[in-house]
Amino acid sequence: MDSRQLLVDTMSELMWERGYADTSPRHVRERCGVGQGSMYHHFPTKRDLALAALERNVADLLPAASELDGPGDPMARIEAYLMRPRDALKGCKVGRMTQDPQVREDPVLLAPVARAFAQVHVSWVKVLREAIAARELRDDLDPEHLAHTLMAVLQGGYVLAIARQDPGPFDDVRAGVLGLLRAAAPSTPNHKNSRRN
Amino acid sequence: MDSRQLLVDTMSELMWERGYADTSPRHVRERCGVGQGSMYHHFPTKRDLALAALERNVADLLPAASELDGPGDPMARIEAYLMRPRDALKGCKVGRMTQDPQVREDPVLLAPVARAFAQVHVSWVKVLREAIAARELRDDLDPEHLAHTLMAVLQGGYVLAIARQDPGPFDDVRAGVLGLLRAAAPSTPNHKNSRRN
DNA sequence: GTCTATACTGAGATAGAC
DNA sequence: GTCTATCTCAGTATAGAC
Repeated sequence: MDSRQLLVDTMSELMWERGYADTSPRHVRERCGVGQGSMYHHFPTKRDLALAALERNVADLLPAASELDGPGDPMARIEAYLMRPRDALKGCKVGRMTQDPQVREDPVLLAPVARAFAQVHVSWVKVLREAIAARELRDDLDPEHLAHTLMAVLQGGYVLAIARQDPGPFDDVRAGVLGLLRAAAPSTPNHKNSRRN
Repeated sequence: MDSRQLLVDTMSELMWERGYADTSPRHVRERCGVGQGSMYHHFPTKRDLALAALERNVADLLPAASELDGPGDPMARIEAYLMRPRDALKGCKVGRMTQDPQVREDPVLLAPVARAFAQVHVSWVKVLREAIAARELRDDLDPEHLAHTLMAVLQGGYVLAIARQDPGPFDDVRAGVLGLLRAAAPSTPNHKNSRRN
């Protein structure tokens, strides 16, 4: 693998593990063994390297989210995406960036993060609309709001898990929101409830 | 105000704004005007000051959460707490710490964060149990899980808002989860079933 | 308690040879 | 493209006088 790619891969890892501000060019070089000269040949500044690494991390994340767009029962896709295995104690490699002051204050670094979330939001809205159309969710729920809520549930789950250094809360969070989603199915015409419409 | 308190207050602000790793002793001194000598007299290391500041930030947060324990209708307390005014773009002064590598790796610094969340969780569980007992929420929902879910919704809402540099997503997240909670009321076959607008 | 001076390290580069 | 040397400044203190 060439130096350039090695640098980007390593920076991506470190930004996931430690964020941007607390990752130094030295860290990167020591982890991947690429020399000073090469590094500054390919990336004139730390920020340039970080931008490349960030784009890579965003690209890593989007395929998973596109499962939401897949075929099949909408509610099943929602559950599958929520329950997909995730390393709760590492957190989200994209969401994490929002807490790094040097990223948050730099529109160029923040832009890929915003774009990533915007794209995932689109997928969420689509599958939620489908779930409502399929009468799996009540039609008085707002798909745009709910999409943000479900994204937030995952992002917040990481926070709680890290605080406790225990993946438990992350699993609780997912179980809790699934419970709510199931409870938010339209009332069905069965022996107990009468049909609403 | 004495130097010691000034230092703690200022460090608290900076840890909220910039986190721990990216806040230097110099930042603190320049913001509050306390000299080098005083600073190291009161706090032998940056970490000692950070610990005091963190305890203070935690203490700031808990009174709000204790509103959940108040009197009155449980569901009303839940809504009031969720909708309480919050500066979405600043984020949570406690939750933020989980994304700081130097805090996350330091059990002493992480402990107050974990304790704070544990306490808030207790309040949430209590009010959720009350809401279930009052038939405002279905009794097949798990209060422990749901408590974590609702905490996560707020924490994650900050992440989305900061990513977009816009409080909108934070409001969406709260509206979305309130919608779910309302939809998760027990079915009441003989009454006009809620079709809200 | 507060001040000023000093010290050592790492962050984040730049320069120029090969 | 990669290497080594060098540079400047900020981070994080320590020392000792007042």
